[in-house]
Amino acid sequence: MPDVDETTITIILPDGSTQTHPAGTTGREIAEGIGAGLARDALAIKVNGEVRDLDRPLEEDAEIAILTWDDEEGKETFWHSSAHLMAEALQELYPEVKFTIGPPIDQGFYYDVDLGDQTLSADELEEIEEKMLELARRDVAYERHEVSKEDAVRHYEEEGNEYKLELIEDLEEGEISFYTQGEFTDLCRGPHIPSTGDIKAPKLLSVAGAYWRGDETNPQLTRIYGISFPKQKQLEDFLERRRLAKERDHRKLGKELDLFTFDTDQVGPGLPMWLPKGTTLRETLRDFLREEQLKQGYKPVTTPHIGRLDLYRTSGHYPYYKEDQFPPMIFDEGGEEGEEEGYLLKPMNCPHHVKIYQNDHHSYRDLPVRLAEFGTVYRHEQTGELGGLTRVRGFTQDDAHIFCTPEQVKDEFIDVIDLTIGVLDALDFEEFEAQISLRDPADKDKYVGRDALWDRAEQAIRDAVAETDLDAREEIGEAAFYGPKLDFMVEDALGREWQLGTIQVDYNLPERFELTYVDEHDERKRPVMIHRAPFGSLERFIGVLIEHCGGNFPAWLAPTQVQVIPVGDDFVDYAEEVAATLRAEDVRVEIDRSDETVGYKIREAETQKIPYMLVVGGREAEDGTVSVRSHAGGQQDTVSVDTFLSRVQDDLRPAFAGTT
RNA sequence: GCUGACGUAGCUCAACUGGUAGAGCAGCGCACUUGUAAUGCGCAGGUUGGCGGUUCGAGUCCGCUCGUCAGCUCCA
Repeated sequence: MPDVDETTITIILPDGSTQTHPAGTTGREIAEGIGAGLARDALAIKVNGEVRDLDRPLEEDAEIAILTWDDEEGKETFWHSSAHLMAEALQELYPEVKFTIGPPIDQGFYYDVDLGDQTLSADELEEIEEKMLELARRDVAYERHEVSKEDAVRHYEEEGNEYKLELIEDLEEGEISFYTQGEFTDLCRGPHIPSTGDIKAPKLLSVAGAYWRGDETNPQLTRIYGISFPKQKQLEDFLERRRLAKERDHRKLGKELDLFTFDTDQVGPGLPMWLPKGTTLRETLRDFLREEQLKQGYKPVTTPHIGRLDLYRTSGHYPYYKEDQFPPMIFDEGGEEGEEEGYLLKPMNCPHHVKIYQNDHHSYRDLPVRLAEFGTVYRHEQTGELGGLTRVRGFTQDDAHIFCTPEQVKDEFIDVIDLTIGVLDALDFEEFEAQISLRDPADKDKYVGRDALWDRAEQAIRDAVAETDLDAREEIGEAAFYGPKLDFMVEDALGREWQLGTIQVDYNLPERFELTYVDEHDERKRPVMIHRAPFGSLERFIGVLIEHCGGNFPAWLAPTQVQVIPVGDDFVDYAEEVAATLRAEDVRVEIDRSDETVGYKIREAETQKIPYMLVVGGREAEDGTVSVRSHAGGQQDTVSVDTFLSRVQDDLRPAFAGTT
């Protein structure tokens, strides 16, 4: 070890090796010491866990890592700097622009700006993009300077930028810095990449409105989304991936595969109509879950689509959530004294299920009572929220309500988690996230139910999650007002996260409806209610499922499992025979009787993503065989119908992967 | 609900600055009778989302409205 004195520092690299350098050495110098390639790719440096500019001098011993495009933090820095570059371009093109914030995001960056009355179209985005490239080619450094709060305030008072002034208010003296590249200076904590020249391939993707600080009472700003890369090829790959993702969009596949349709004019927006093929898919999925639930002790119930307003007054849904419901059917306005009377389309199934629970007296020996219904509900979602099957106004929940004692909550939760994971596994959803939504202890007025019950429920969820090895993140303040919950989230083709399955503890409804059971000491007790839906809703689940498998459903779910293709008219009779044999074994089979070539019929079946195609002609009719082609594996071989059946038997039945 | 873009045949998309709305696929008909991803020919298909305005003339320009998409906000 060399002597260590005040002017020498020791750094530890990610591989554990150490180096000594004079104090004041920069990240860039260290990178150059390691290799020219790394120095060229270096974007920033991580010092004791903190990402910094490459050119900031190191004054103390530290663990460091040189960050490049291959590091998440390197990308973030790159995109943040790209946001500054876009801002500079905007400043040149629109001198009146006021900047607010411009952070990196998962895939790229955005900048929220106040453009006054100016709007931006696709053409203008291109123009900004051009300007960015022009500025990037000047290859100027991002320079950091620390400024006093007073100077920072003066700077933005002169510019008349109230947004930045508001941001500065929240900052402490001594932690304020500006970054400048070329003619553009921005309030910014940093860090940044060394130079604008590193940004070779910027692309502006879209423009949208966004509220200042995410509050809809604040002014609306223009948000410009973009992405950028160090190499042109990477941008091309990104655009290609995005194009492929759009191919998997369930709205596109839903049309192509004849699964569902909308008539927004006459039926209404957000009200999907399921075509025969989509309905087959939907009912297969429903039956799969229903059978599993019956095995697990759920009791099926059926309830009407409407209920009196009084039901929802008791539940608290009316009039509290009036805005989110279709307007009630009023048949008596009520007048001065009385309340209005009428019916409401049900926004959820729980009030009806509560009434079914109340149909009987319950002993602790009966509990848990598990009532299940694929119940269709209607919610008047905001117009801007509707989209495909993932956000609709009429949808069917795979709903069930479990009425149990407080002691039973944990075990019931474990069973539901197992059921949900089993369902997701059976459909090959490996990438899902679980989120435990807890109340915000600082804002207890928002929630109903006693503290002790909440604590107990939150702990029960944590314990249940721990016992199932589920990897769940906790989110404070995300609980429903009536209880904590566990949600299962899955991404769609465009990377948007959707809540599918949900398990929620509810103390509110048992209270409002004064539910009881009699315990072992002959005392009346309040049961706890658990709402749960492994799919969430069939609509959203199927929407995400379509994107997940790109329309290539597992054979057991495919609307048509087998397509029989006679090579000519003469062999339609034999095709009928084959189909009848398969149909007798509950295979969903169709015959292509069209007056087309074999090539055409194959193509047709392939584009419809039918799992198995059986080509039959003279040879097959003679031998009692079929020529098998699979969507997944192409042309296979010629076998007897029985051989084919036994081969695909397992494929055509769902396999529940749960632990029960 | 807010911001922006968009709305042409069942589907995918054309139609320069305003000048008679086109094509491919799908559909129907005829011929062909087919061997593993598109046989050929023909026919039909439209109040250019809706209402109003400007104009000699509107798919194209303007206003309103409905809807779709992206994002924001919301999400019992």
